[in-house]
Amino acid sequence: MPSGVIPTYTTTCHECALNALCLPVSLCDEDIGQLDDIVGRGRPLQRNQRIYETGDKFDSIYAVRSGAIKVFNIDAAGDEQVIGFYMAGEIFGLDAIHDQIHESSAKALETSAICEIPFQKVEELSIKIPNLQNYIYRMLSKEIHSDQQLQLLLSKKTAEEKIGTFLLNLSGRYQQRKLSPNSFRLPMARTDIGNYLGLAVETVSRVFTRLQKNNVLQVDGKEVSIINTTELCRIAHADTANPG
Amino acid sequence: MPSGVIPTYTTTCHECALNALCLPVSLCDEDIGQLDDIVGRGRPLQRNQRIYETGDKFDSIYAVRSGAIKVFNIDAAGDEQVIGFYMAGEIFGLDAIHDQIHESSAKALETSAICEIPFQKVEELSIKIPNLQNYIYRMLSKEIHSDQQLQLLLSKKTAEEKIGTFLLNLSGRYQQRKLSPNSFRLPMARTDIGNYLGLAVETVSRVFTRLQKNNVLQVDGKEVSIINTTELCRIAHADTANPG
DNA sequence: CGATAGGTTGATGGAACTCAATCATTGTGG
DNA sequence: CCACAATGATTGAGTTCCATCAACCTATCG
Repeated sequence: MPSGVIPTYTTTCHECALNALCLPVSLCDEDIGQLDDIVGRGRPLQRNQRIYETGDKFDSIYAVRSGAIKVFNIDAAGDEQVIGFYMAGEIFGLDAIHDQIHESSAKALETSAICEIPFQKVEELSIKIPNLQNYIYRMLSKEIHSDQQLQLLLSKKTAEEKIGTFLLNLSGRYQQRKLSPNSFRLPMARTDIGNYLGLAVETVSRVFTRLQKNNVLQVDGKEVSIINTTELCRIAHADTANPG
Repeated sequence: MPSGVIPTYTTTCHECALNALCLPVSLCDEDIGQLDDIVGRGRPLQRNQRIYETGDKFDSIYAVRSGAIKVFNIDAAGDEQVIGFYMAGEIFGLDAIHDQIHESSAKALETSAICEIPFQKVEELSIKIPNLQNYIYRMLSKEIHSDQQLQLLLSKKTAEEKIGTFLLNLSGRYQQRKLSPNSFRLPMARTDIGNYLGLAVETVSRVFTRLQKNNVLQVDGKEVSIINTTELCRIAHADTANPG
């Protein structure tokens, strides 16, 4: 394959800078090659472009290669309910394996690239590659664990604690990606943050303002800098900057 | 094996009344036999007896055979944070697969019996039995999905909506077990319910009282009867009595 | 350039938390 | 077997955090 002119959306798993995050580390080159063969890499998604919607048949899980994805429900009243945000190296769509129908929807928050991974193929392959099966089990378990942590956040914490924890969580995820943990751009709107955390937009805005006044954050639109990590950890009631 | 005098805790999966709930329906007799061989069945647990604790090494997942189990965290301040309740036919401990350490604890809410299922054995067996692998994937996915639904409950709903949804969820689970969906005993304390739903105990108590005054419920300690299911559904903003 | 969406700020009310007292139930040791 | 402690549940009073309503600002875009 010619190099240099390869559009992003044809990179292989071998070449992908994210494979340390996205792939089981214990797979050998041959195994990765087999995985490679089943992964579909479409063209980049535009902002707001849908990946799947409520009611769609489930065929694939998805890995984010660049950009950010929002997963959400639309309730009976037509209101959006944000379930989660996924960034480069993370995998989404796992909740639909169970009944083979998507009960949530997913859209790109910004220009994004994703890998489509047909789940039937994953199942077949994971019979042959025990390490892959183990990886999938652990990946699903990790999602369960982080969803449970989020439950605690949502049910017990104040607005400040929620937003502090949310920012520290994002910070940690950026750090894992070798990006600055102290200065980053929020891919989602204030509305989405509030919706996700169970807060009114106004509350999100007010907390941002307050944290800025107290020299904990520097906020300029979607650009956020964490000025005082220690204080932010204290506010979030987190022992470390990387809670989950 | 002699029958009639077999203590409950040596029943096989074949004989277990819960196998329709707990086992993948698509397993043949031989497959079930293999699963049977790896399942440990200890003696019944007393109320408050621990199954695992934070920090314990992860070896097994667990199926509830009778009684009810509470899974919870203890936070830095020493406070308990309830993650979930599990009843007969349900499987818990799935969140620890990921890093092989239990980050939560589990205890019996009442006299209970559980099956211990060594996960390593499950992995080995599920390589050989594709239907079992598929079942585990779906089981994990189902847990993800229900955790996400709980997130929406916790972040967006009022106290009445939370308790209404909680009761309807319990009701549905009793119905699945061929028990009355309209009259049952809560295995957990008010404190646990409040903790789980992110409400103060007093609020739980007040909502119960209010729902009783409005002839939606009949409450006597832990005995609950749903008098007006339609109204309870309306309160919970659920279309059906079985939301999960 | 007006229109629309997203974000901030202020004023107000209410749902639920906290504190406190009482009642009910369960468990325990003398 | 009963007294008494401990735990759990209920009810009331006061307080607070956050949602709601409303106005205004800013940026993006056709």
